[in-house]
Amino acid sequence: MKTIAVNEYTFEHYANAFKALADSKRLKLLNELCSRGQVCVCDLCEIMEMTQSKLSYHLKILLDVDLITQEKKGKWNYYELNQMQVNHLLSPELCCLFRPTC
Amino acid sequence: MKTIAVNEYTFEHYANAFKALADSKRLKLLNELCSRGQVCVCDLCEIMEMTQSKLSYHLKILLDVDLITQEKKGKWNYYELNQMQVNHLLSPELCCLFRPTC
DNA sequence: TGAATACATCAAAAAAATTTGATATAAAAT
DNA sequence: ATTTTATATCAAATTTTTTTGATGTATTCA
Repeated sequence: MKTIAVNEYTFEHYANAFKALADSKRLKLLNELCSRGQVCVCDLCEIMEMTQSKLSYHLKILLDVDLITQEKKGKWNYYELNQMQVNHLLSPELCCLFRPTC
Repeated sequence: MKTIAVNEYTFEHYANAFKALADSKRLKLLNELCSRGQVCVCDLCEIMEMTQSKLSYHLKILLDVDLITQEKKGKWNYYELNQMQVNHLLSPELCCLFRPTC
C-alpha cells in the first residue's frame, strides 16, 4: 500500500473530502447513485425529493472532491458514483453503503 | 465482514462522524494523537498552537463520535486516538495518517 | 423560429459551525 | 485556607454552509 505523504495541505485536502461526506442528504445521494448507476439530474430530483437548484448544489460538492463523475448527453447531465474515490476514502465496511455488491 | 443495515438514521449517523473529520485542525489533532499516544489538554494546546477553549471544543466533537477517548488522571485530562473507530470509518490507506505503524 | 425542457449559477436569507473571551469547577500546591 | 493550575462550558460574535427563488444557457421539440 502506498504511504500518504503528510504536508501542510494534506489535512486541508482530506478535510474537504470529508466535508463532502458530512451531510446526510449527500450520503443518501451517494447511496442512490450506487444502487442505480448513471442517473440524470431530473430523475435524481424525484428520487431525492429535492428542488433542482438544491440538488445541483449538492452534486457540485460531491463532484468537486471526485466522489461522483459527470457525463453530458444531449440535454441531460448524468451523474455516477466514483467507486475509486469511495474506496480511497472509506473503510471496506463503510464502502458497502456505496457499493452495489455487499 | 458485517453488512451495515441502512435505516433512516444511518446517513445521519455517518454524516455526524464525517462532520467530525471535516476540519483540517481536527485531522491534524488526530494525527498528533496518533503519533504521541495519550496526551493531556495543556500539552495539546502547545502542540496545536490553540487556545484551551478552542481545543476543548474540537476535542469534544471528536469524543462525541468516538474518534478519541478520554481518561481523567487527577488534575489532568488525557485524550487518546480510538484506533477502532478510525479503522471502522477510514480506508486502510487513509488510516495511515492516523496509525502509528505505516 | 419560438416554446419547452434540463440544468447551472447567482444573490439573498437562513441555519449551522467556529472562534473568542469570560466564567465555573475541581484538584493540587502553597 | 488560599491560590494556582487544568479543564469544561457558556454566550456573543464571526464565519461558513445550506436553502430558496430567480435568472441564464443549451438543447430539443413543435
